Amino acid sequence: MLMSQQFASTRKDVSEEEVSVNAQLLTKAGYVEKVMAGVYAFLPLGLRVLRNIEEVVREEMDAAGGQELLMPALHPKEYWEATGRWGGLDVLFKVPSQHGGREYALGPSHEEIVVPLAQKFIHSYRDLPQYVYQIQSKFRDEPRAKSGILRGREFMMKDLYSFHVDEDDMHAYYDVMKIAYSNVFTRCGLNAIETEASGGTFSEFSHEYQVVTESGEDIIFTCECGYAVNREIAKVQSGDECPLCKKGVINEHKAIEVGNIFSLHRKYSDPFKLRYTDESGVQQPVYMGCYGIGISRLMGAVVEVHHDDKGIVWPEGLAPYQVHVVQLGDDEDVVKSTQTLIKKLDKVGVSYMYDDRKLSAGAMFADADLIGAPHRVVVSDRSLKNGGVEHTVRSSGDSKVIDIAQLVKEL
RNA sequence: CGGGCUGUGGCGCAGUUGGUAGCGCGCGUCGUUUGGGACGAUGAGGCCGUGAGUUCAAGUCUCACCAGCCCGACCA
Repeated sequence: MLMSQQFASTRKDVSEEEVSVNAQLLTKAGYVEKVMAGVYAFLPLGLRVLRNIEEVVREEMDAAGGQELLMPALHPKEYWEATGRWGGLDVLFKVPSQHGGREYALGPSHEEIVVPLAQKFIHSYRDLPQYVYQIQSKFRDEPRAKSGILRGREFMMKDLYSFHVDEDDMHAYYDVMKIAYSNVFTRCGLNAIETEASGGTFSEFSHEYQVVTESGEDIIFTCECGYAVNREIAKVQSGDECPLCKKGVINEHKAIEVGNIFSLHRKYSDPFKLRYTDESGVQQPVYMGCYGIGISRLMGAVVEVHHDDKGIVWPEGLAPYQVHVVQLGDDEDVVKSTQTLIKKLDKVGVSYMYDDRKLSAGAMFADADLIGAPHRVVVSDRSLKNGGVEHTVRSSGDSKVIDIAQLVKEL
């Protein structure tokens, strides 16, 4: 991509009303733009990151047996009445039709859709278990949207639903998901702590994946032994003896919830009479689990954790481009070498942003740091005199002059 | 939803006792620059959040509404 032709350019200043680090940096660098409170547009750069996160999530969900599908965001009122959540869920967006007075819900979650769907295909024990997931925009009428893309009214989420013959199988899959989730967050460069949490009205127990950072909205209590619990259900407080290992001391942290897993039991299968016939011909209830990852929130959490005073520092796999190419000046040799470089990058399939603008070096460096690609390559008179191009690693700042062919090999 | 605060070019702000809006950044053009956000010249850009009201006259005063931010409550 040519930097000069980018739809969304970087900015020096953004509105001071955006106080969260993720919104500040993502807006300055041209990844997202707020449309209204809690609602963000993902610009070309931002979408590339979102897609990268989605890909990680897809691979892990597929590896855990998940089958991807896509359900509607617009839901019939009746299904929400069936579970009691039409009137019982205060974050539910309700939209009236202009024709005939019908009302719809905008999906904050999809139990009400996936269960009736499953009912059409799950009849026998031979049809179980099943695991389906989707990646889609969710809508929640939050009383107070805040913290940039961490808590919006419309956001991207992966939700997986599992269907089981009994409680044991449900619990067994819960553990499979724990591993899958752990993989996802590790691959996204996050240390997410598996934390016991309340299931709310939805299940008897659940686990949240919490990323410790100052900007987090949740409070969790942890011990070095691995004990971790959300304050919502905590029976301990900071400084207490750990109830698990009886040795450690409980610490308190602010954290961002980037994912959660629930055992739903029959909470949603019962209202829709989702049942199957077992080996002996008897009707049995289906047990369910559901497992969510806030894709867009995860992107915000990564920025909260991986940044410095100059900008974002993306983990390798998430960056919109692997390499940020800066061409300084337009001397013949410099132009030629830059062309050679990007052709080689094309050839080996390394994604890059090519800053072809005629700006001062400082301005281009500042933008490169802000955008946060893992590798910066400067082509200039000076670098060529020293035998090649200058390669700088964003995270460490390590820099060296290197021959183009050698560099491409290393990337 | 309770409390606090804020709405003036894209962004940050100023605007006095009411008298028809100004600065910096950014943007356009021309020229000079080019290794950490360059400089000069010149130019464009504003239903002062919306609607009522007071007044000869409202960015400025009154009321209502809308939007946004922060704290709290809430939170698959």
